[in-house]
Amino acid sequence: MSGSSENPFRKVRADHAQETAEDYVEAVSDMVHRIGECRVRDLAAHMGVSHVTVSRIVSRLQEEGLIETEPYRPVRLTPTGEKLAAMSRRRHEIVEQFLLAIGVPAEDAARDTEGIEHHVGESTLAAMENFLSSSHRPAPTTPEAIE
Amino acid sequence: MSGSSENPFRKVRADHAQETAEDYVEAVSDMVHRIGECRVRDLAAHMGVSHVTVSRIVSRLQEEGLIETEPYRPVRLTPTGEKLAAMSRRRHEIVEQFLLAIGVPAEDAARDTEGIEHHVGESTLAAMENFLSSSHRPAPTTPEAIE
DNA sequence: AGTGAATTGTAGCATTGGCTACATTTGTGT
DNA sequence: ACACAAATGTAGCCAATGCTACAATTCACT
Repeated sequence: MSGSSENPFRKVRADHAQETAEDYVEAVSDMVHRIGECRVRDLAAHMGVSHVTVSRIVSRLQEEGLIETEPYRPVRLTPTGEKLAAMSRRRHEIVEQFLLAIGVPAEDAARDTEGIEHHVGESTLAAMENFLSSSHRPAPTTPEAIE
Repeated sequence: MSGSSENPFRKVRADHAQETAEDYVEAVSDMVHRIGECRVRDLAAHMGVSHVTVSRIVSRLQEEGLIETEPYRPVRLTPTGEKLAAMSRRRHEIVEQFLLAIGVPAEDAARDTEGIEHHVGESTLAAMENFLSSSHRPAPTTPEAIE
């Protein structure tokens, strides 16, 4: 496509290409912090897929340097994976708090956030954060400078 | 997963399963209205993919009753496809106007909307519409009742 | 120590969406 | 009418993600 702007569908496909990695590292990070460790069967339950799917994806993420594990052992994040998990978790929180702030019921906000978070660019995220900071609702994060 | 609430990742996968159909019927509808017809090479340019990918997807959507075409001929929507296109277009517009209303630059809003629109549930869409109605910015649609 | 349950890994299937290469059909210009 | 260009269709490849069935390993209980 010509012009300075990228085709939006290319960005969508790029977002999709990253989506599984982001969801998995976020889940691993959360589980390790909550219950001390993360196993294939835990991820399978969390993601709602079979253990085979998880096993395959964990292998791929290990090849990509985001996860590390030994056969039949719990899953851990690499430093790279931890960074991605932190970014994903932060973005997730902002999107979810934002949806709650505009009046979306909690269960729907949680559900929609899982899909929306992967398509939120930097400026959209910043706009959501600004909204949370200037909203009359208590913001969950430390407030940014108010407009 | 137990409990009354569905696993959010199942909803994400269901959204993804519908995504291509929604994008394609929306694109076909827009193009037919803008330039009078829609051909495979037009869809390929719009979606940023090869004509082969489009050809394959158009065939599938024809099998699914959303699109109709003859070999080497332009693509048209069936009545079912038109309905889906109308719903997709409406949702797309609301999401995009909403992002603009919260301060996202136009180009970013257009780009992010392509991904976000597929993960917006009914209550999230309603919350966005309510926001647009009550916002001090001119809403693009007929205003709903103000809170 | 032995047995059975539970967990994880492998094989092979399907679907979707991406591609290149090549074949076929249609359209355009002379 | 003919030649060439453009558009579209088919074949076959790849990657990612989903599954069932079965094999291998680990864990827990007796």
